[in-house]
Amino acid sequence: MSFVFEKLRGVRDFYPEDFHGRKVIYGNLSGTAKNYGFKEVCTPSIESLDIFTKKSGEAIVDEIYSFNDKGGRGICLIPELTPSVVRMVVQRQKVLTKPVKWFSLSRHWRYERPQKGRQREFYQFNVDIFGSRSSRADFEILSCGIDCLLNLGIDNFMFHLSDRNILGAFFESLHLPVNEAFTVVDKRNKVDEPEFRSMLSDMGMDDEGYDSLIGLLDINGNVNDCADLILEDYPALGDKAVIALKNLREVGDLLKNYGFEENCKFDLSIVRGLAYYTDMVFEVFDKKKSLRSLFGGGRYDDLVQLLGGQSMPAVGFAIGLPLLEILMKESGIWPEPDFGPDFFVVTIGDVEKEALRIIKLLRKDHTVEYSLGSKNMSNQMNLANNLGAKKVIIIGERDIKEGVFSLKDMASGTQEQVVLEEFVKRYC
RNA sequence: GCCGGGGUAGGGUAGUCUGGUCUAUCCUAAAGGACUGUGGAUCCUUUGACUCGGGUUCAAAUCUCGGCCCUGGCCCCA
Repeated sequence: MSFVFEKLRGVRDFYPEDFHGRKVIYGNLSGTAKNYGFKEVCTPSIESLDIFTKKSGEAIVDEIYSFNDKGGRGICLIPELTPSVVRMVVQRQKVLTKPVKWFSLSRHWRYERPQKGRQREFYQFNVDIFGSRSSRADFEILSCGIDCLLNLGIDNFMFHLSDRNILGAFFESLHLPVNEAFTVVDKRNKVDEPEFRSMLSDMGMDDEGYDSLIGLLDINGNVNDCADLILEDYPALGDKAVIALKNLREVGDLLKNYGFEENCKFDLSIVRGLAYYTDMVFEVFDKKKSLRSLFGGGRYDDLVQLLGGQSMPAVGFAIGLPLLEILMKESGIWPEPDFGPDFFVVTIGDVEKEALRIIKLLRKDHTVEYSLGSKNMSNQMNLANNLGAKKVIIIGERDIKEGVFSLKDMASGTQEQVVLEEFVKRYC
C-alpha cells in the first residue's frame, strides 16, 4: 500500500453493519416520538455563528467548527440543535399551533478532543415542546424520554430530576452568586470532600450553610416524598423554591399515574452546568453510573426571547447516539443486520433470458441477487453462501427446457425440483 | 489546549525490554484453483503490514525526537 487517506480525527465511517444499527435505533426513537404526537423537523447543518455566540458567549467559538464564507459571513457547523429549532419556531411563532411539539435527528460538530462517547461529528435525537409552561409539558418530555429508552430495550437507567430554582433559592438566601455556586455543585462528583468544601467557602459559604447544602444534595428518593421533605424542612427557601417544588410534585404525580415513578428519582445535584436551563432539569444515568450521564434535558423558558422571539416557554431533551450505542452494545441488544438476500439465482449455461425474467418478478417483493461475473457454478454457490442467501434458485440449460429448475434451501441443504410457472404463481 | 496508554496485512496477533538471515510469525479474511450441475469441510496458490518523517548506528519493527491517528482522562460539555 503506497498511500491511503485516513479519516479525520473524531469522525466515523458507517459501514453497512454500522449504518444498519443506526437506522434501526433512529427508527425506534422516531416511532416513540411520533406516538407522543411529535412531528419531525430538519434544520440546516450550517448556521450563522452569531446565533451560538448570542446564546453561549464568545468562548464557544473555540469549541466549534466555524469559518467565514466567501461573502465574509461568520458561519459554523451546528454544535447543537436547540438554537436552530428555536429560530424555526420564532420565524413562524405567530401561526404555529401551540404547544409546538417537534423532534429531529440531527448531525452535529464540535471541535474538541474525542473521548468515550464524544466524537467531533455525532448524531443527536432531539425532542422539544414550545409554548407550554404546564407541569404536563415537563412530564410529557420525561415520559417520552423514558419510553425512548424502554422501547430500545434499555431498562437499567434512572432519571435524576431537579429544578434549578430550589438550589438557586438556597444560594440566594445565603447571598451567594447562584451561577458560580451551580458550577461548583456540578463538580461535586469530581473532587474530594475537603476540596468541595473549600471551593464553597472561598465563595463565602460558612459551615452552617455547607451542612445545609450537603443535607439538600443528599436528599434522595421518590420525587414527591423528597419535595414534601424540603417544603417541611427548609421553610426559608422562599416563593421560587416553593413553586418549583410544587411543580415537581405535580410532575411526580403524573409520573406515578403513568407508571413511570420507578424510573425517576429526586436529585438536587443535577444542575446541568451553566446551560440555558431555567427550571426543571434532569439527567439520565445508567444504574451502575459507570458511564457519564446518558443524556439530559430540561426547561429553558428564556431562550426563545433571547433569540429574538416573543417570550415563550420551552422544554426538551437531546440524546446523543454514541452513548446509546455503547450502552446497547454492553447490554447485548445492539441490532445486528441480516443482509442475506431472499433468493440467489445461479445460472448454468445460456439461460439468461429465463433467469432475468424470474429475477425481475421476484424483485417486486423480495431481495434477489445473482452473480455479476461470469463464474462457474461452484463460485456462484460460494457467493450465495457468503452473501447469506436464504434460498438458491438453480437454472440450468438441461432442466429449463422442461420448464423446471432447482430450488435449494441453504440452511437445511434440501433441494427440490420446481415447475417454473407454478413457482411464478406462488412467489411473484 | 493539557496529562497518560497505544499504533505490525481488511480483522486479530508473535517479534520490541536485550538493535543483527525479520527476506517479519501464526490465525482469520478475501480472490482463484483442485471441482465447466451444487455452498459450509480439506488441500494448494495468490493478495496483503512494521503509522509518517528526522536522528543515532556498520545495521532500526526494535533505541531516540517530532508529527499524525486511536484510546482513557482533564478543561469544556452548549
